[in-house]
Amino acid sequence: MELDERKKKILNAIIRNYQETGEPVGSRTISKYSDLQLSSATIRNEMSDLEEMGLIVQPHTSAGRIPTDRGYRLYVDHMLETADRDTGRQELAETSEFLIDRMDRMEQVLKQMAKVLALNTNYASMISAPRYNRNKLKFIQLSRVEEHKLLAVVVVEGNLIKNTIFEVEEKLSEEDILSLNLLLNTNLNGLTIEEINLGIITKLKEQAGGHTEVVGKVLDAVAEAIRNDDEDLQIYTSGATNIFRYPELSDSSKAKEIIQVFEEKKQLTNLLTDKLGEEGQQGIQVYIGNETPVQSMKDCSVVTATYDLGDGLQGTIGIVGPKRMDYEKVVQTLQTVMGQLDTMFKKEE
Amino acid sequence: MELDERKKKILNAIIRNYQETGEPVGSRTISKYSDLQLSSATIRNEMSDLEEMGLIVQPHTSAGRIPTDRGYRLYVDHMLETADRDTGRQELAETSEFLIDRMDRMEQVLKQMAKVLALNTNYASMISAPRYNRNKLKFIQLSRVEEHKLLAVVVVEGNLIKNTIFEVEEKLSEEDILSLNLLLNTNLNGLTIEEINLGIITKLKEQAGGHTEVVGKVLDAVAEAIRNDDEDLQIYTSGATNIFRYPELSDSSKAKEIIQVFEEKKQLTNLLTDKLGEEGQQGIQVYIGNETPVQSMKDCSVVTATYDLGDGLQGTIGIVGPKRMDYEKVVQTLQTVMGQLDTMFKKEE
DNA sequence: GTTAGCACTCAACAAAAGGGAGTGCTAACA
DNA sequence: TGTTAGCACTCCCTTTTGTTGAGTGCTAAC
Repeated sequence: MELDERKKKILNAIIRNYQETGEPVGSRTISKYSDLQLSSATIRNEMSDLEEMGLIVQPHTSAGRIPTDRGYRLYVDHMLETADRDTGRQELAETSEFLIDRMDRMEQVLKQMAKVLALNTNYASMISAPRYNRNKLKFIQLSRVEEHKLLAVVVVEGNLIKNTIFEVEEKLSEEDILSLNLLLNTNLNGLTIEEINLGIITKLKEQAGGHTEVVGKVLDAVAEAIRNDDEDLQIYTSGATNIFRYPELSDSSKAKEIIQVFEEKKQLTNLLTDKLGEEGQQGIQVYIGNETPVQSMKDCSVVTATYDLGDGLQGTIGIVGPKRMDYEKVVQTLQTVMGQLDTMFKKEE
Repeated sequence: MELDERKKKILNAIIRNYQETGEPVGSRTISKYSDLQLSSATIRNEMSDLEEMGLIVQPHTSAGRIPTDRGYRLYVDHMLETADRDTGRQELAETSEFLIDRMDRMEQVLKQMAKVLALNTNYASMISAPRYNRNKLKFIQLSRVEEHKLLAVVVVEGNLIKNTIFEVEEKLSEEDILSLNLLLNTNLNGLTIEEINLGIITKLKEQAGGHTEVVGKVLDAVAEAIRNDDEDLQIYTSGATNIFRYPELSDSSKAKEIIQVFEEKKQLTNLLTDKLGEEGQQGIQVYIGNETPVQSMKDCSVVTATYDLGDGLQGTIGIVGPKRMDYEKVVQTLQTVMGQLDTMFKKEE
């Protein structure tokens, strides 16, 4: 069977109506509140066809219709295709102003972003901190904080900083520390983790003149700083409790599953790194129901967007909501936020 | 009316039974499953007295009894008094072993602790990172990371580290930076935030020889590092979704309220800093129902314990669960965890 | 191809009925 | 005087039975 223009319109009307009410949509409703001038009987015939095509279903006989995952898929794909890339730049609620002020800390910004997103959409939001594709070492600073304790500060490309305090057996003079600093910086700067091989390490330890212990510990710190595994991907979330707004998600077992994912965050990694790198529709991915890589979210839809701050610095923003979420608004909001991230960090860094 | 031994036993039996089942407890149940050899009729008489005393209530006529907040209060107070301080050291589930391995980072440890707590008790848990009562500056390190960007590392008593990268207009030579380092360290080390007054600041800027801009920015960084307001108290939580295990808390509006508190964390500050400093029953505080300072938790009970790592380094651990929580186990578990924190950090730092 | 009309289905709500857990009270007993 | 058996009573909970109404599918007429 063919999906003609009229059927599309009816499907859209059903989706929009279901979005608002959360209730199955009947033929009379469509007949009255859509621009097509058709009687409910005609709509019924069309709906019957749409059901046969697998785009809508009845929860039970004598109920209205609700969209299936396939129905949503069709809708979303069509929407993404026709989306005017620059129109519809959402105005975010006022909170976004406040945000600009205190962008002193990346962490603060991202937390705030997540909050704004959740507040604006009434869905749950998540943001992964940017990850460095090429983690070049930029700077190492060794200094003494106590008699036998040294502080190693490791700065990586993109100004990510890691500190480690460690104990050393041997007693180091100020000069020792100075020359170690010089040694480390001249030998390691600009290198990625792959480039710091055994050869370099051995050479370093030779030149360190006996202070192999310190060098070893510093290297450990360095390794940790530029390591780049999913394990410690920072994720900020907000508005997980928004799911209680949607009756279809708020029964306790479903809600528990979803909120748990947000609480433990680990599983969110799958969502946020899933399509990293792939250039899709402006970096925007939509997962509907079972399409999501996280099983516990099979009753939800997830929209993610990849942001790129340049310098190989990229992360992902995501929104989780009911399958009947307002995809259009969500996509627009994500685009707006990405735009904001852009200007904020282009200006700053 | 007087609360004799037998009444106490009956109250205890009711509380224990209600703890397990979550259902109102009837007289026949007590008569059968307690060591007192009494008929249900006698129990009924006693229960009637207990109700008159406000220690138990009937949800409705012809239902069993459940403890009131006052009833719990009595029970808990008695329990805390007679608790053998060293017996009952809970064995925590195996997970606590794993914990010892990777205590490389305080943050990791606390997160893990929270998890273990939640896992062991099946309630929600929260831990505040230790706060420094006397925030003495220990060490400042200034270094250049880019042409016009400096990195300031500020170490505070207790080895808390803060980094800031900032831009400077003027061009500084290596020697400038070295002497600034010296200047800052000799003048500021060992001082608290109160002690860094305008006098010192002016003196510093004078001696800085024109580099007032840098000094100013470093001082901002210092201020932020040793600032000690509730705003940025780090709180780690786990197991918020455990509340769904308890039917009396898992209807969506209640669950939403509670989980929201855990998600936003801000309100938890009130709970975790409420009795900081006061030395109660081994630092353990029990809030039953409305006693809690957080309104949204009026249907819960909260048990908190203050840990002290020495050096004025203290924080709080807390457990949130239904009013019928197993207070005894919770208190014991908290004591065990505090013991672990003790050994772990005494050994380390 | 569209529409009015009609019989039919079924969730949702409400009222009625039965069951059962638990109580309070009374009277008898040790 | 404290304890207990017995009994009537209460009230929640569950099941049953209607009742309503939204919505459908089908048929026949336009």
